[in-house]
Amino acid sequence: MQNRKVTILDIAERASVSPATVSRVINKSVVVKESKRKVVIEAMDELGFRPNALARGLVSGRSMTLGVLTQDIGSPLYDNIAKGIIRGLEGSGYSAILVDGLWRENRELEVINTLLDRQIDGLVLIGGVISEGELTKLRKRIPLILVGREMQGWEDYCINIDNFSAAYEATKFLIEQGHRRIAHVKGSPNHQDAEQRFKGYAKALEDSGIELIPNLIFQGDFFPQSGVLAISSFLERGDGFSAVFAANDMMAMGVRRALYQRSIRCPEDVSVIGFDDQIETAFLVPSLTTMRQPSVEMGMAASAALLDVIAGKPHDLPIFKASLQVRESTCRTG
Amino acid sequence: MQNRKVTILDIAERASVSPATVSRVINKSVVVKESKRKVVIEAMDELGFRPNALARGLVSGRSMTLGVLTQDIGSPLYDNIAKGIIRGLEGSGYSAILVDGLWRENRELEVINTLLDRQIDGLVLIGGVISEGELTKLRKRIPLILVGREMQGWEDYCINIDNFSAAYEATKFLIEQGHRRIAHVKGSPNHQDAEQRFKGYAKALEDSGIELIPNLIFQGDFFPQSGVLAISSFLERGDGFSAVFAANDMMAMGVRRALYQRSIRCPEDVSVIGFDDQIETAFLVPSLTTMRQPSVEMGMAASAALLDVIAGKPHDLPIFKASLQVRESTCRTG
DNA sequence: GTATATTCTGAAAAGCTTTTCATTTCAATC
DNA sequence: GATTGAAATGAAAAGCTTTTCAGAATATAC
Repeated sequence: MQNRKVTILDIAERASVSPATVSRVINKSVVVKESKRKVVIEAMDELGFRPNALARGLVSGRSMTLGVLTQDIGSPLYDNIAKGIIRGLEGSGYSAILVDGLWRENRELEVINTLLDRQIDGLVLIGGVISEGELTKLRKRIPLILVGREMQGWEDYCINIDNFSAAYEATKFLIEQGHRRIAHVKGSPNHQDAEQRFKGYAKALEDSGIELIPNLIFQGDFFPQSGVLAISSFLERGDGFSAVFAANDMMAMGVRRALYQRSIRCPEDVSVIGFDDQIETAFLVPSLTTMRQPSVEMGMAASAALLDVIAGKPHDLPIFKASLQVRESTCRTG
Repeated sequence: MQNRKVTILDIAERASVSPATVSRVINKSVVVKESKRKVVIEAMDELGFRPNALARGLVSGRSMTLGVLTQDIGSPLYDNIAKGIIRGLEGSGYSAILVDGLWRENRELEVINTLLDRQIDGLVLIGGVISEGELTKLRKRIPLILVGREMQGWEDYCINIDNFSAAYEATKFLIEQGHRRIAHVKGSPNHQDAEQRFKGYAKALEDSGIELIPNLIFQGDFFPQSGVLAISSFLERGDGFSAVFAANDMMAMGVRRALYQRSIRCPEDVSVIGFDDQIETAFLVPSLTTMRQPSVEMGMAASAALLDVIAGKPHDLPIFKASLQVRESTCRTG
């Protein structure tokens, strides 16, 4: 749409120096005499020169691009992690290519390949279901950070809360409030965090000598509708319950909604606890008790760590802890 | 981390053809004799060759990358638009670099420059506050589509619902339900959609001969907390109201919450209507009446259109209409 | 079997930068 | 003023691909 792009050669000519010198001015890689530097900068300003990132990447071997593989853009938790990652890149010169794996391994591997083709300098994986075998291969090829997912023997590169303990704590909280019949709405199958949360729930029951009732466990999918279905299922099967622990907030909203439709009061009749602490939860009626996950901070830590790894610097990962936000949707029971 | 990358020269050598021929096989730009084609493909498979996108982009002038400038990643509406955009790119060979403008013009211009440096082939702007002057400059440089924003004389490249009419309709609905004192919680200042919605609200009142009461208008910021503050403000100023139209769902949730805290029933005492139709709204208690915006579809239309523009093909934009989702948070008033 | 048209193919250039290596410049030293 | 060393600079190569152009191979027509 424009005649021809301004290149480093145009600047070199205009400033009567070699392209190499212009490059040095741009990159501050070597000092150039102040007088020349000034002329070069003027020339660049006048011609509005902007270096071509493709050419730079090709020759330098650093594309200054990171890949971010997220799952199902539009889901609040992961969006916030992505936000943190992108925010953490601010001022670093790096940009992020965001791709969506849709929680399908094939798709994930495919989009990772397009990222690699683009010569990304590093990769952040948010969640996902790629097999450990593939991950092992991948991490040999490119600096890699995992968020919201864990991998044995790779802990130094994984950012996550301890979902097991968080779920344990949430369940324990209900137990301490006097609840004995605690239902659980599971997150999507194969999602690592969903599995961990379920296990934490089960262990908390066990440690308190409470029997786990299969009828009070529902396989959800992290969307609100599955919370609604869960309540139908629980009621149908006839095992009473006084509390529900949902593996995320959206399902907790569905649960709350279904209770309301059946005129079951929350929290007086049934306590509800969620997970993630989406921004909306504090404003629900009743406001939702939930396990907060510091998602944005985790994303920021991910990019910080990745940049360190790329730069060959030692990195250290902060420990992220989930914290229970006690609100109105839970209460003590007789 | 690997010895040396496999290049097209390695393939050429192994297949005993010239690099040009390998290129032709990859791009199917010219037909290559079947026998050679087979050898080349075998060589590529054996060596696991993947073309370097940087080199391709540099020489071909097409980076196969699009820029997506969104605002404030993590806000539901825009995330869904971004999701649509990225989904619409599937199978096209294009990838998206996602950047966050944070609703600050300087920041937006800055990140657009980094996108241009990366030789993006096209750009989608979601919302934003860049001046029309800058937009005019920009659209001369690069194929451009605007989503959630409009620009005089550039309608063929803007994807948006008619926020004015949608707000008009929402307000009219409340009026038809018998409401006369209708408060409004505005979206962030300078946000085009927020302005339009306010205007639609005002016009609907006017057309029905209802006086607009400044005390019943609150300057919000699209976050739930501002819905809470709005109610405080309305009540403090003493002008009664029987309905609230919030410029988005999150503020409507804040409104709902604040009413609850003051034991004002919804919808019996006060009807509440939101905007956007976030997934959660249908599960609230009471479920929220809201104006649905087909955000994902709009995003998909944006990438489809942009790809057409880039390809030099004629494009046409579907018309997107907001649709009122009547739920439980509104009711007829005496 | 030659002339002509067609289809394939390879060599080389181009795309834009960084980086290496050698050279020039300049100040400092004796 | 010649010598040395450091600092600054330029020429050229390198990075990997696509594209142009010309030439080779093959097919077609007579």
